[in-house]
Amino acid sequence: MALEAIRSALESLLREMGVAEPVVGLERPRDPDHGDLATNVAMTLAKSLKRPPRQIAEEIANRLDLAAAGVSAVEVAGPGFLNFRLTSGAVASVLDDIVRAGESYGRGDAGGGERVMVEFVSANPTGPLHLGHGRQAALGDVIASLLDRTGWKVHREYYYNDAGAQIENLARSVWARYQERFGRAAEVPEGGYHGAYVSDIAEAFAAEVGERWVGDDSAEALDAMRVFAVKVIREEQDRDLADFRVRFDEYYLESSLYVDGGVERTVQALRDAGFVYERDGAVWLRTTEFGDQKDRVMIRSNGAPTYFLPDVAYHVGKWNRGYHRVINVQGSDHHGTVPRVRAGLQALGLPEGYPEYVLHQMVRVERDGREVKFSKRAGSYTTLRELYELVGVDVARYFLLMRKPDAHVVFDLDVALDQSEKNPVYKVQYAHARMCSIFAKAGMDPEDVSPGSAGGRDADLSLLSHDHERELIKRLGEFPETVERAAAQAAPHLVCDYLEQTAGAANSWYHAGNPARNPELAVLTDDPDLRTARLVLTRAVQIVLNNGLTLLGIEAPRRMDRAEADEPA
RNA sequence: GCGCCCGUAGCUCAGCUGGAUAGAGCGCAUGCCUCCGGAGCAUGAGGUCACAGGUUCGAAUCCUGUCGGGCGCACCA
Repeated sequence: MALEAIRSALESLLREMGVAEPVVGLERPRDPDHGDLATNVAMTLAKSLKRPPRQIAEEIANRLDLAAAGVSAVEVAGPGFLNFRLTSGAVASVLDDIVRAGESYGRGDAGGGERVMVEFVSANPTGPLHLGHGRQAALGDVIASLLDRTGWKVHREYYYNDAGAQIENLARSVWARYQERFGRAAEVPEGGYHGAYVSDIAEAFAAEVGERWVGDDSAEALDAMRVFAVKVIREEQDRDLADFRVRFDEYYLESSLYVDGGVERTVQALRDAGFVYERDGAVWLRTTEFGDQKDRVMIRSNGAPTYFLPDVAYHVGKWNRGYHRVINVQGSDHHGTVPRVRAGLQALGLPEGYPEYVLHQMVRVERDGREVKFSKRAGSYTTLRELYELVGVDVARYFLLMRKPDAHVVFDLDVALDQSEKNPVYKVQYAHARMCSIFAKAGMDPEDVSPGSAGGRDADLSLLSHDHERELIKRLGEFPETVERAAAQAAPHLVCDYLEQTAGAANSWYHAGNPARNPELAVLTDDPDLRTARLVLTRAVQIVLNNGLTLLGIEAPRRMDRAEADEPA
């Protein structure tokens, strides 16, 4: 609307002024003194036009006629910025767009319906999920949602490493606990798993098969335990993720790559490509050819493939399944694998930056400024379930999302357990509930608002001219571009940031209308026209907060039912 | 030693891919408030954007180097 009108008017004027291909960047200044929209074109063109930026800006300001686009003033400022002020009606017109779009406000089509795969969590089935997996689950899930919202066809995938050495260690660990269960002396092997859950698995296994494998360390025995243990752990991980509101479209088993010949085909293809050689009895891939720091072993001298090989086979498979854009979410402790997997893929002719990676730092839980570990189940680490059962899924998801992936997350339990608005999750949820309660107070439903009217009465949105209102409306208008940017950067924290800012603006607006002090600023003020316009704004705030929270997989409650403060003092 | 990531307010962190006087929350200091929904609201103090160079109209942002922190450098995953 106003934005596009200004842009096209500027572009045609610049052509008249001798600019062949004008590129007009319009931004929303953070300082209200700088107007509602601003552009720096005069500065970027100063060099090619060989004129001082302010002079160019003056000419543009004088020749531009934008009254029809809702522009009330054009000013030249600073080194050559052009600042546009909009009429309050033009500013507020976005509210009708929001109300009209409803739950789809914020959707975009940047993806053009293309397919993209997000692979995340992909934990070894050797134990319960920990906090790092939790961060990955939250990140991957929301990145997928962001892509979905911006027009991509998204596939969520979980890769199970169910074929490697770690699984053997798990099987041996269960074997040891199983023997102990029947009074036999046995020890968890080097590199094995010591968590309580291993004993639970051994116990469950014993309940199923009895004493059948006591004293038996044959391959058959280990195989039985491996199959059983993986099944139990997979089920537990699935439960933990489902309760964390994370679901996948596909679970891809590493073992299937051996069964269906994918690994063998990949070896052959790499040989054919001419980057394979043998040394010291092992088979190597010349990954240095593609920027890796050193060549990598694909098949060890004992004949067993390294992890690297099925990983390459897996990613070739992704490409062949039609996913030409793939985002892998991984802990940054695995960043060393990135160049070598990409090198393997390039050797087979896949493009250089394939796949993309989102690497995240680790999670640390603190209370009173000190690290806490409260795991019973896994022994050495805190599990994801333990965390969200303590603080709730909404809080856990939000806290794991609110920092950019590059940064460490300090999970502050003092804040997480606080139910006041100091807790950012509740701050946003309260703001949403507050909007809903205004409608309850007005005796209507949020759905009773339509574009241009509320409760059946026509709304004059140009009445929303108070500073708090303009500020709030401006923010609401930025939601789609925030989603767009968050999707493009695979950065959910931008949405968190946005929601906190918007909730803050909504709260300021709301509190300014405290009936005891400024009844004329209250939403439900006596003036029926103001009241109607403000109800449209209330509805728009509610929609945006709801859409943002939903995008993050967090509840947008209509009422806040505070949990009883019944913890012993 | 080599590679990747990170150094922004007392603390935890944003900063829209180069724009205007660097922002938010917590904490701190004042002053309000039993209010359309709760420990809330308003205002304020607080910065050499690790350091040093460079690129240009303009740098927290890009380039080089230094210092500090994390992670990785297996015929483990």
